Amino acid sequence: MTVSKTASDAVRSSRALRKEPVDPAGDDSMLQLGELSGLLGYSLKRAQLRVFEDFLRCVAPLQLTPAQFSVLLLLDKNPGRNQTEIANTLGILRPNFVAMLDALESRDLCARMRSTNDRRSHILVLTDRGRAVLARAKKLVANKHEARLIEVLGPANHAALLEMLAKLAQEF
Amino acid sequence: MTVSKTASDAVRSSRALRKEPVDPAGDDSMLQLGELSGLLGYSLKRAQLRVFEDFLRCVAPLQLTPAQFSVLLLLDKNPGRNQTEIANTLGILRPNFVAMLDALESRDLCARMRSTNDRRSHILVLTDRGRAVLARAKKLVANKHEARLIEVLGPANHAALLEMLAKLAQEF
DNA sequence: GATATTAGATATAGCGGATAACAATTATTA
DNA sequence: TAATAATTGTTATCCGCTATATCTAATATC
Repeated sequence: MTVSKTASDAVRSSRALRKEPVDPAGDDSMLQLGELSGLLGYSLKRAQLRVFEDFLRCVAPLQLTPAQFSVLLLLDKNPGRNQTEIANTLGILRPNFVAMLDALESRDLCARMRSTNDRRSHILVLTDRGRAVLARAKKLVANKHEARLIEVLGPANHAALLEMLAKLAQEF
Repeated sequence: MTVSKTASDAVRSSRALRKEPVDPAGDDSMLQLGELSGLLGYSLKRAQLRVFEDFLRCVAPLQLTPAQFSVLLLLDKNPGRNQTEIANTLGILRPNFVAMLDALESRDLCARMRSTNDRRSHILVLTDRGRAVLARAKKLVANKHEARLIEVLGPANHAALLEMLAKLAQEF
């Protein structure tokens, strides 16, 4: 089921977007963004796309998407949880989480174990391989991805940005 | 730019996400996000979803999505441009821009005019109705949407956030 | 014990994004 | 100028993410 195709395609998809501000054909002058540059949501979305792009590039050797990485992280920090709990925490709907888990499980990164207490639910566990991949992914993310963000923004701004985004994600 | 260091359909779809940090069932304690809270991309995406959600709420009377609003804004500021130019500027692929324009044109918000210079291209123009809707939308966005963002973040932080996001969207 | 609720799963629909290919038109160049 | 290449808008199509309804097994409630 070629998980590879997914992640690599996502990286490739960046090119279409990258062409934007460059005035591709060189024909006329660049367009006026106007109040668009003052729209927070606009910059927010474009920045998010760029950041995800970079994440995919940095973690490409491990073929992990941001969503997959977040699942592995969560499983590591929260052992003994079931699908519903993990999915809810990440804002993923349960039906959509099934295929996602199938993909991770087929790569032997995690496993579903029927709970003895409640035989309806699946306790999710990281496999040894999952833990190993997660460890490598964490290093790539920290040393390549986040490092580049900190480099571009400066450490203080990076921290301030993180704080403000968290505030928006929560209290908004 | 000096970020103050102290800064230490679609509407309905918000519910699934909103349930997340609330520990919905009240069953167990909340899950540990771990290094997820330090992942810029994670907060970036969640914040973006919230902000778009709010945008849709605020502009709901006019039935405009963020993307549609950005098109109208761009047409207003850049008269005489064709589909390719507008689409490129917004990072929309030309094939996908066709249906978007069809929707706007069917609502009489803009129109395609065959160019006399180059009879392949369509010059895009705002209709009177499009200008009127855009004017109303701008007010809603400024007075409800952005106003709320500024209220939550504080004016200085709001400006700093905008600057950092623009930097990420460009120089990253 | 009957009924309601919950967990995981399936099916399905929709949207945004991406590529290939085509017709009409314009540009290039041989 | 004739032949070829490139460009514009378009269609068709695919993929991934998101959302809803529904099913089953299992559990909880009454």
